[in-house]
Amino acid sequence: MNLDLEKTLEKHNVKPTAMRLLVLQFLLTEKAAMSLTDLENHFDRSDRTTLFRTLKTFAEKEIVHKIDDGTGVTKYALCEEDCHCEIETDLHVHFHCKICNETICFPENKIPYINLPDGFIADDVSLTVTGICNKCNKSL
Amino acid sequence: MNLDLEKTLEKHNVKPTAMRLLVLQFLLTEKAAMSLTDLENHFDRSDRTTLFRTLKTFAEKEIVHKIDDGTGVTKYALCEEDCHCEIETDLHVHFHCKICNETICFPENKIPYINLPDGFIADDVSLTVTGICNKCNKSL
DNA sequence: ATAGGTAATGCAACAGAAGTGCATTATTTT
DNA sequence: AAAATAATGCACTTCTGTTGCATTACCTAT
Repeated sequence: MNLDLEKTLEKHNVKPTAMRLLVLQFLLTEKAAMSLTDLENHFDRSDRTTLFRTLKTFAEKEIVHKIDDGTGVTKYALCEEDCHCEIETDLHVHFHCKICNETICFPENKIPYINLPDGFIADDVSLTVTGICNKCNKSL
Repeated sequence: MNLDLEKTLEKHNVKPTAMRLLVLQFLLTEKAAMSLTDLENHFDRSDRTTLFRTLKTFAEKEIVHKIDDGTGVTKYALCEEDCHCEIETDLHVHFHCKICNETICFPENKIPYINLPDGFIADDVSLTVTGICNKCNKSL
């Protein structure tokens, strides 16, 4: 189990420290995207800065992708296998539930091609749907 | 000129105070979306809170729409005539230039329909393209 | 016109997230 | 084991967004 986590980090040229393995494991078990504060609350013993830089490193090495769900709080979710965060191939839709406040990935829902006016170059696209998720919908 | 501005506000049930007219006029002259800080810098004499609440009121009364361009700073742009910020009809693509940091609307580019899994309800959609705008592209 | 009520404004202060600098600890290399 | 490099933890700062409260402007009814 731990060996798999270590391999994952090493594959992305990230040294497998204890903290990084814990964060990676946590992200694996959580289906929803996690904010820095979420991590901070889960890892009582660790410093916010360390978690902040861990997420930053993970994002740079394409282990996680940053998600802006419109709440003003950046969230992070594990990338899919062989994801390189490429526009047109890797970027997918995110859903933010305004009731439970969870943000989840729809990896099957790739973002459609956006036709821009002449002279505009696209590097990145973000598509976030806000509403009510299936779990909260049932509880209504 | 001022009469038009007043009419606009009154049409949306917003009392046309001096500050509100100035903010509306400023938003009309600026093509790019404006942040609270942008307004604050432009109106040296006015308080941040007043501008904040002016924008809040404008957004509630559908005079402007809030834009989350991924920078972490909320920006505001005038709605189009007869916009009711309805999903499927009014929501359009936004573009954020990572060089000049400007965020602009593409009102002709409506956001395509997103097919969600069963049980999910969509209230709002945000689609932001990040890259290089036509002006900055020329200067390269 | 004026008194009373409502709405808008301005000041102060706070909260939360993001980020930086620096000292300390751990890890790797020689 | 010593030196170099990387990771961590603490303190502090900045920026944005927000609220409470007192004051000012505005509108309405008598």
